[in-house]
Amino acid sequence: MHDIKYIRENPNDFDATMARRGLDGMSAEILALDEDRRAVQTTLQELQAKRNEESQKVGEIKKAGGNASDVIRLVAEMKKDMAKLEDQERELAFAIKVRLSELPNILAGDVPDGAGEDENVEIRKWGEVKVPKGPDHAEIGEKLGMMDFETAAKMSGSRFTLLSGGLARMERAIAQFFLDIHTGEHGYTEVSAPLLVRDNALYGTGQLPKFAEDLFKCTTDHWLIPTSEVPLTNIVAEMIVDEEDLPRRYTAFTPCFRSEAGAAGKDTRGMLRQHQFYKVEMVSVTAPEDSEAEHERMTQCAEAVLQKLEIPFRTIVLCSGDTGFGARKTYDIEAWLPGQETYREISSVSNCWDFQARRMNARCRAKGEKQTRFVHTLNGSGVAVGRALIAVIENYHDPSDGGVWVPEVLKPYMGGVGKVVTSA
RNA sequence: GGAGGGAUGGCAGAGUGGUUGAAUGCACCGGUCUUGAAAACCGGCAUGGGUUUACGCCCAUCCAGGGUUCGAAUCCCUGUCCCUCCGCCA
Repeated sequence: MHDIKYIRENPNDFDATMARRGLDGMSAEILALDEDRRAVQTTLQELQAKRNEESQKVGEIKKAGGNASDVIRLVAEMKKDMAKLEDQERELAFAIKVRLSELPNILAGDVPDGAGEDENVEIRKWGEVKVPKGPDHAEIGEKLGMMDFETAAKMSGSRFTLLSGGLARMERAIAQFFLDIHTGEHGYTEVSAPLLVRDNALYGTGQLPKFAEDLFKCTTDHWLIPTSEVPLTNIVAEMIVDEEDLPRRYTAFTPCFRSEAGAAGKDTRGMLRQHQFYKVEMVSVTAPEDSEAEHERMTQCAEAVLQKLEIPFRTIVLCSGDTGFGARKTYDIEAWLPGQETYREISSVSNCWDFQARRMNARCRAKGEKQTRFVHTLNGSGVAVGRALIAVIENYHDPSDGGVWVPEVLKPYMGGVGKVVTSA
């Protein structure tokens, strides 16, 4: 959600940032509506003032024992005009809100220009690629007899996976490991949150009203969360947080559900793009002046778990055309996948600035201050569990026996097992 | 699922149709007093919006959205949340 005042004062800047995302400038249209609305509002308020004044007279006349029917008739007449103005005001306000809530966030100044993902900019690379090329996770997993797409399809259709045995356990181990690092070393508080949420929560984080088709909706008024960013960020919705209690850092391990409506035919092999996957998410809520530093910190938190897993990765900053709706700036972390001989996204870390905070009315207040400010919210995968499993399978594959070595840091979570192999 | 009760300022809590944006207490801020602090006393203390060069004036807001009325925190309808009892249930 945008601040109409900002648009009033900086219409050209506003249009320029939208243009960087490939969107037409809308400030003129919005400001015209805004001006109309204010004109209507002023007229309406004058009438309301008059009505209040006359209505009070009725009380005074009646108290004095007089006859107030003339005044009553006068005010009753006024109400027709007022109703009309009220409708106009409502319609204009709604039209403005629709436009403001469907426009993406303003970009940070240092987001590189670009039309799409090809123009994202690599900012660092970590780790030595030891397996430049190899079988992909689907082949490895199926040969192990622990990754079954047919059985999953039998009950659920495409884009679902059934893991079993060592790989099912490894998925759980990865999640546990991530959570322990974020809670134990990075200062995040573990949260177990609802997976079903209502409209207003999704509106708050920006998935609604524009991206309903990417989500699964229940027959009740609930939606399945596409990421635990939704429940974690909505913790502070409608709250005024003491600034001394910031930053607030939350992490959760949850399934995520996505319809993948726009992804037909994309990544159809394997478990890279699924309707359901597990993810460990991080969310930070900060005071406005702290979000940029927190963004860097959070990105490092995500990188840290990959480093401990010894998965080679690179970090890129998304260009203007690829940055998501709610984000002001986004870093993607991409893990090396030998099966694809390329880096693929395993984490996305975004600073949403006050964009979500405005939508969910999440504010903070410094001690002794009266004035509240919108908090800044950030979210990042820490990291996608399903994709981390893919990365481990492919980077730790042993061609000699088809098994998968267990990364050192996961061994405690795997009961000390050193390698996942087919049980003979 | 059935029956009932509730939602008021940062918190607690009055207020059932007419100067109620809202008593009172606590908290908070400023001051007096004090070596300092506490206590006591005095004063201040909601938010959003419109309008104005400005002082200010005005409008809206007592969970949310509709409605009744000349006038609504107060009456009616719908929704949300919380509580109690009954039923069901991992």
